Amino acid sequence: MDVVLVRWPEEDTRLQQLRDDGSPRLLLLNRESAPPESADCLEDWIRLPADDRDVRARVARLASRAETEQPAPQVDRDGLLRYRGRWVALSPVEGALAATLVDRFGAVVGRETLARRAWPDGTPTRNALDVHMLRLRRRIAALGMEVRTVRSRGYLMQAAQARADAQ
Amino acid sequence: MDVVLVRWPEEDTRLQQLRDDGSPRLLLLNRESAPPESADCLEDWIRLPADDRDVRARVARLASRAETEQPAPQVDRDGLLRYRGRWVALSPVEGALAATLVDRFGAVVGRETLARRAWPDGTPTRNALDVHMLRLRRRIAALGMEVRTVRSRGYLMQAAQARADAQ
DNA sequence: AAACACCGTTCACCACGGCGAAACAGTCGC
DNA sequence: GCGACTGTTTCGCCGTGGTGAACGGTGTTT
Repeated sequence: MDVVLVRWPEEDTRLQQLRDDGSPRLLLLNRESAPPESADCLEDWIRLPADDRDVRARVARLASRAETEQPAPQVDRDGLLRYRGRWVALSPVEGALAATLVDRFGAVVGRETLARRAWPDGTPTRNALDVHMLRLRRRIAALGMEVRTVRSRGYLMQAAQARADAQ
Repeated sequence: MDVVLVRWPEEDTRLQQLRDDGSPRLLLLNRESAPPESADCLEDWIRLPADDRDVRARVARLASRAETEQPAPQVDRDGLLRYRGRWVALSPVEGALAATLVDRFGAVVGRETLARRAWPDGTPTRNALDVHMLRLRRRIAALGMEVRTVRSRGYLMQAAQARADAQ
């Protein structure tokens, strides 16, 4: 989603509309204006004149927040996993597993559930699921997603996190 | 909650800790430093020298956001302890203990109550509870939570406090 | 004050099982 | 036939639950 630059307080009516729309926005203040008081995470401000990289950094931060507020991956009919405007192709088995995980995005899905969805006629072997999960992990890493293991409970798909654990 | 001012990148290790704790923080950059890339709503930055009212405005905004964030931990059915948007996986015994402590978050829970919940058929050893509590402590530290001991009364779970305990 | 019992923390160790990962092999489609 | 997909075996790490022991703080008794 694009971040809108707003001169403030000159373009106040436009700002109100952006707030109502929930659009990410960066207010550009001149030397004298008092800073705005909004606590909205999708709003930021900077005082002009400003270093160009500072403006870009604040725009990037707002864009990043706007994106992460709608983390809705999707597996389409062709076995493509789409996320944040990018996609990767999945094999049939991986597609079935990914679809199951996406249905409960951010929550744990049991191995049993995954196995039933990927192999309706019975799981080949215990390790088959592990191996396919390993392959799925490697693919979705390119999209900034990850599958975390919750021991003896199942797997959980989410946006990749920098820190360990927590997971 | 108080907003912490951090010189950056000089005090990077301190910043990491604040991020882990979920404390609101304002980074103070000198003229040359590149802006940080965190999208966290509880983090903001400003370049020095800066107008004093600008600093105050950003501090106030961070404080306002920190207030509206509610610290409500939760143990879901899959044994995941969720807090402030992050989570850690708990083993079955730890999950039972954590669930009991979360039910009375911020209040004391007796050892007896905890033992009954974790081992309905009788505690294995007196030491078992202590050991599992130690392991639970280490896990939830990653979420900025802690379990405090109230001698001869039980345990109390709460958001981690800096160091000077208010008892 | 010293001795003592009590309470809690932390560590080392063990057995067990879940899971990861590589390597290999068979199958299918272009 | 080549490459992608799938299934299997094997090996080994590490999470988990339990136990004993060392250590230390606290309040009570003598």
